[in-house]
Amino acid sequence: MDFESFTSQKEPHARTIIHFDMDCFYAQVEELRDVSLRTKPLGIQQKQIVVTCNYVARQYGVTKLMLISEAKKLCPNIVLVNGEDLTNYRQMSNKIFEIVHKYTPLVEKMGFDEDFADVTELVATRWKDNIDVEVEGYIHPVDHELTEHCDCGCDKRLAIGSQIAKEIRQELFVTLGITCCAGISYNKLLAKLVGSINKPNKQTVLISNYAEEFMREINNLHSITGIGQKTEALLLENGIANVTELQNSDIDMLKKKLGFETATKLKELSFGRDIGPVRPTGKPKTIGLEDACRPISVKKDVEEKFRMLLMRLIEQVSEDGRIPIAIKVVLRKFDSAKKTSHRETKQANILPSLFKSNSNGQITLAEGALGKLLKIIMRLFERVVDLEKPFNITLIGLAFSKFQQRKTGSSSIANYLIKKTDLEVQSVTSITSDEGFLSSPQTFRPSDQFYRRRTTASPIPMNVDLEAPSSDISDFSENEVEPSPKKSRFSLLIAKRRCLSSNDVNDIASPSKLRVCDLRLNSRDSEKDISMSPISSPSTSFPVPPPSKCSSPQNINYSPTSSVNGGDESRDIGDMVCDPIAAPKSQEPNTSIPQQPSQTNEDSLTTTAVSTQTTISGNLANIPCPSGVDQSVFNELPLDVQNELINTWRSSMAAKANNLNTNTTAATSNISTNTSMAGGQKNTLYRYFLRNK
DNA sequence: CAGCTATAG
DNA sequence: ATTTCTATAGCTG
Repeated sequence: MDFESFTSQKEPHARTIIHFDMDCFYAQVEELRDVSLRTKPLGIQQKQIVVTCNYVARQYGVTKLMLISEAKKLCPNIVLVNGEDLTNYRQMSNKIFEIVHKYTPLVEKMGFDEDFADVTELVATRWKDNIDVEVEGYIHPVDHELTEHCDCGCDKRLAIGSQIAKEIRQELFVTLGITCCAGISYNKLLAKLVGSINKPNKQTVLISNYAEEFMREINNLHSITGIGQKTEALLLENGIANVTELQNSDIDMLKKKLGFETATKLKELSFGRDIGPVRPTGKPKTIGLEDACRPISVKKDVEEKFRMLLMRLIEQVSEDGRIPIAIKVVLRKFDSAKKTSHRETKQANILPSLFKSNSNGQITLAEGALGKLLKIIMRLFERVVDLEKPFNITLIGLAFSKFQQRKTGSSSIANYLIKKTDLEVQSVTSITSDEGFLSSPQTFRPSDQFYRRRTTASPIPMNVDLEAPSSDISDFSENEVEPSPKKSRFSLLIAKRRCLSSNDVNDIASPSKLRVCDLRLNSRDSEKDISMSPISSPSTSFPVPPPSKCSSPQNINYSPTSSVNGGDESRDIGDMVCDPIAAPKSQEPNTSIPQQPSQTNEDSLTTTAVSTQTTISGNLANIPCPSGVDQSVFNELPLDVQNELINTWRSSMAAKANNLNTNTTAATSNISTNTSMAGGQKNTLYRYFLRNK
């Protein structure tokens, strides 16, 4: 069995997907903060609810989303920790993501405590002919061998996948102290479902050809991702109460009720067929906070809530580093109507100049911006609530969205153009690689990772007109909403540049004359500018997990040998030898290091990726103008911009060559989109320098 | 695009 | 039944 044949999308079992599910995540995070909690029944409280709890509490019958009162009845000794502020959970979630991300760029977050990873490529690089691979963890169904019923090679891929899952779980544990379950299969649906068969802290692979039966075994419609309450109810109305019945359902009536798309998709899912790719998660599109509260009916109280939310939000946005250009308020009215989830939202665009960048790649509020924002917020609030009449607000939320791109790296074209404007977007020199979460310098980190996601074009509606600097931002906050962006003037701009190109070098070389609003940048565009460099050969550039010296996993408490988990006759021999009840620092450092999977050097990185970062210095005359680029325009560009364009162009070529035999998954598509830039792509900076035919 | 609904965890 | 605090995608006017 060779790689090409199973890498092809046509092979049903071609991919290898791992789903990770953290064991009672919030509770784990709290136990790491205070290890004395491990032995006690622990519930994480949000308002009147236990949103999750540890296994000790579950022994008493406490469950997720149980009322506090009920939990106390079942377990009077339960320790409750307030978990309304998700900061710690979010941070841990990000660290987990980063670790998984070292193994493959194809990582998709599902909430804070779950991740999908497409390790198809990694499996291929680890594939050795004539060498059998042992499966790590459980096999489902039990008493079956992986090799049964299918000869496409999927048994071996799954076995390798299970070893990767094992390694990743091991690393999560030794570096973060976090345990999780993992499911391994050839698509997301099955990986997720099979991962939940053995819990907690276990991993399970699914026998490929058992999929259809497995789905009937699950049989619960709600456990199929995509079928929520409404759809389930709708299906039930039509006589479909479980997966088996969905499998046997009449597709035509299904289409009538659900529409073609969802009908066919659900039917496929019912058989365990899911072609949904693992879509790499990028930076969030919105950053928001909300607070359910006892009914508020006074404007002043509302404003106070908003102020607190806003200050917390600013902190998050500051760390994120991108500048938001829209804000949204979310409100839930107590309307005696028991529509539980009737939220109303209003949003408005805001000026980017409310924020300024500091040299650390973070952003802060400009002078007086907080007050202005609050004004805008209260205006939006009054668009929802008529202050003349009595009102009751039971939930208040705020969210920033439409983030502007903050490029990292000094050589970006975008930064070059922006820096010359009078905008305070300084910090061109700050090569802040927007880290944030993990400190690990070893981290494999394609800098494009956070910018790869498909995102709707969000033009930068900046109204900073250099000719009219008098337009104060306060004008806007008074007007609350910002003028809607005009149509792109780029074609005009280009035309102008072309006219001037022969004699007015200055106009081109001095972008300060460009108005930033002329740049129809969106996140997609900048993404390309960024994504050029570290791509070169994906299949060779994955690091094998470092035989991590386990230098000093701060505050990690694990113990290799002590008591075995609750008498679990672990068939899962490879599972974490961890004792969640272990005393933290009483461990001797030597003994507390779990044995690492002995990593041979043979599959370590031998191919050196071509550093496309290298700038072409020196004689530009030797460098051909990229094909399709207007030579005269090109020559008049500043040297570093020329360099960047050439690098861009080169790596496109390299990628195209490299890409010939690569597969179809979504993540590699950033390469192909680059290569096809001359084709369909609009709005790319690169494209702006292309010759109009 | 703005606002709402559905979905998931 | 329904709860909390997020985040994303898709539908509609």
